[in-house]
Amino acid sequence: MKDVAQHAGVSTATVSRVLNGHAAPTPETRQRVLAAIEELGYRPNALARSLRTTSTQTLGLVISDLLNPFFAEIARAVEDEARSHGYCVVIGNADENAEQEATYVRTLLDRRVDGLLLCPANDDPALVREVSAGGVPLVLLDRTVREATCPVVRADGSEALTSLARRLVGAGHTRIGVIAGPQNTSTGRERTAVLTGALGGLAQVVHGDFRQESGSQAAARLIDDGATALVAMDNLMGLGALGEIRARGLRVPHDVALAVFDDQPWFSLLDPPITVVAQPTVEMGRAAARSLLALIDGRQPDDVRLTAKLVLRGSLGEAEL
Amino acid sequence: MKDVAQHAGVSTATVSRVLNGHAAPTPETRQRVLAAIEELGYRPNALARSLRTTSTQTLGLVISDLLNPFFAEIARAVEDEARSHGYCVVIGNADENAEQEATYVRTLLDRRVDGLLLCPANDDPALVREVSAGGVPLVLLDRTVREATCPVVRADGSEALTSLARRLVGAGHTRIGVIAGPQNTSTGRERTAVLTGALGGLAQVVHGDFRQESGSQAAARLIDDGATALVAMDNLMGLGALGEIRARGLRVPHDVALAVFDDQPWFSLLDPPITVVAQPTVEMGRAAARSLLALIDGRQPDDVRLTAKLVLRGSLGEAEL
DNA sequence: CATAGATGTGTAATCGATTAACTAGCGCAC
DNA sequence: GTGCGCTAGTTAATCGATTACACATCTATG
Repeated sequence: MKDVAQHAGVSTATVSRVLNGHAAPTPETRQRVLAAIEELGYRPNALARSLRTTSTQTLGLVISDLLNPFFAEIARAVEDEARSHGYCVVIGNADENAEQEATYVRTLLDRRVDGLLLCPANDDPALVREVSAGGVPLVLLDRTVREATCPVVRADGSEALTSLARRLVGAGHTRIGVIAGPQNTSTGRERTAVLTGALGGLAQVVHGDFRQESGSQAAARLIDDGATALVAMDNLMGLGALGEIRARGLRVPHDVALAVFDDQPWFSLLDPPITVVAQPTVEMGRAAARSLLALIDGRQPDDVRLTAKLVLRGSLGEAEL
Repeated sequence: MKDVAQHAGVSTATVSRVLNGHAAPTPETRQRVLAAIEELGYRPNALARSLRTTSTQTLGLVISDLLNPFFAEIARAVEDEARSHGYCVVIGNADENAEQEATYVRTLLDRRVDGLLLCPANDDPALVREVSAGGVPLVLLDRTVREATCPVVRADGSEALTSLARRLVGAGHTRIGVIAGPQNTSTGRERTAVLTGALGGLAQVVHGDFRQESGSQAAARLIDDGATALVAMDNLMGLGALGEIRARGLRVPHDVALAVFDDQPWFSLLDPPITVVAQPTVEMGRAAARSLLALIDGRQPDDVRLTAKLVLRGSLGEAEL
């Protein structure tokens, strides 16, 4: 910057003013400065700028699992929305691991992100408190924690799950296997509670960990126990369940009906296409980013509750009639 | 930091030494400082530190498309490897868009990442030159550019594609549709060249853009032209092609044989499971991160060329016998 | 014609760390 | 007791920007 100033025959203050579009500099000085910048190929050091201004124009996003397309879609939506407001997004991948999540959150705070979006790995409010204590704007996405004190953006699948339950019961299923998410995540608990509630005593629950492998194992257990219908509470466990079904040479929906929480583009390519509870991922991501930007802006955004929808495609068999 | 120093009754220099594990401070002073840090909940400002040390312990990764599971897997591998070396990764999503890619690269440079991993959206070496001119360590991943002057990490699919071609020809296919990637990407060009070369005059090529929609369109065109086998040059176009095949009520492999470049977990759940050319994504990501870290370390890593493998699963029909 | 006000630039403090150069304190040998 | 060598710790410069304040110049006004 000093070089640029010298080159243009002005002070660094003037260079800075030109860079930041202040009113002061004469059109003529401005031209000279811009020319010098161009000539020297100067690019301002964002670190120095941020140090001085205490603003990084950056949002942190800590997600549970980058390989889960559900979160990848959210990440992309967040990034889109942020970019359109002149913000950059730094993505941290927690791998469904609370410790790694905490590490990432701290790293991001150390780097002074202007705000943080978090898909918490579990219920524990400790990390959320830590962030809030630091005074950093925080929005929770998809999942919440106990006694959350910050805005939360999520999708409500109650209606879809209730309707799903009604159909399964109506079609005469009496042993319905629920491949549930971890008890210590809000989504895991809530979805399971709603579904089992609606199923009356017909539900058999096995808990997985939102990963493919646990889906296979849960499916195996449930099928062994005589389940004639399976509901997987996220797409990776759904993938695992489907693998197990195929491995046993069973037919969907003839031998076992299947529904999955979270939609995926390839679900409709299967035979039969998979019936899902589809969450509005893009809207969730965008809404979360907007809430966070509002918070950064000093406003107090409300919680956002979007609605997940039941999409019938055939994998429930008669229950879809 | 000043507060901590005061609290512990030492100077900021001493605090800094404790923080950085220097030899100087007495165990006793160290204790006092650590206690003060704990008590005040002090966290060092990474911006200030980086400004002073000119090192951010951060790698930039600009990928073509976050929604493409191939790149998501790579991103995860890069991140894993980087983390195990104490580095953080900032991911930028270029969305197969050269302009957005350039914007991201510049943003990352402005933030003084210690090194950059780039999956270039196209052939143009301008951006690579710009980065190199800035003296920032750079490694290209998956794709290369014209006259690249930096290390490149990629997978070689020639053997797999040649063997694939031989099988298709051997099984008597005479109109083989190739759903190719963009001409202005190295992977798009090379894969197509190898495959069409090996297919002799039997190939019909339609270019897509590595996205699902273009895969459907290309498939539609090729099927209309009488193709009895399709090869999609990346998994998203493969997804599109499969959708088109299903939409027309055609059977794989009876009506049309199908192979896809890039493997996906759900490919084996389809009926029939899809035959693919599988790239070693995790190894690619790790190798790229390692090369970049070596470069940052002042060493000169060689290019890495891993091998993609043909995985036969049934979607080629007789060609697999 | 002196002066108030507006306008454009420069000077220097500041953000929060690191670190070279220096100083104070201590022990030991002669 | 003096001097030398160590060690532990301090002072102050520095990284590269922003910005309050001071200053110079130029109009407009009474």
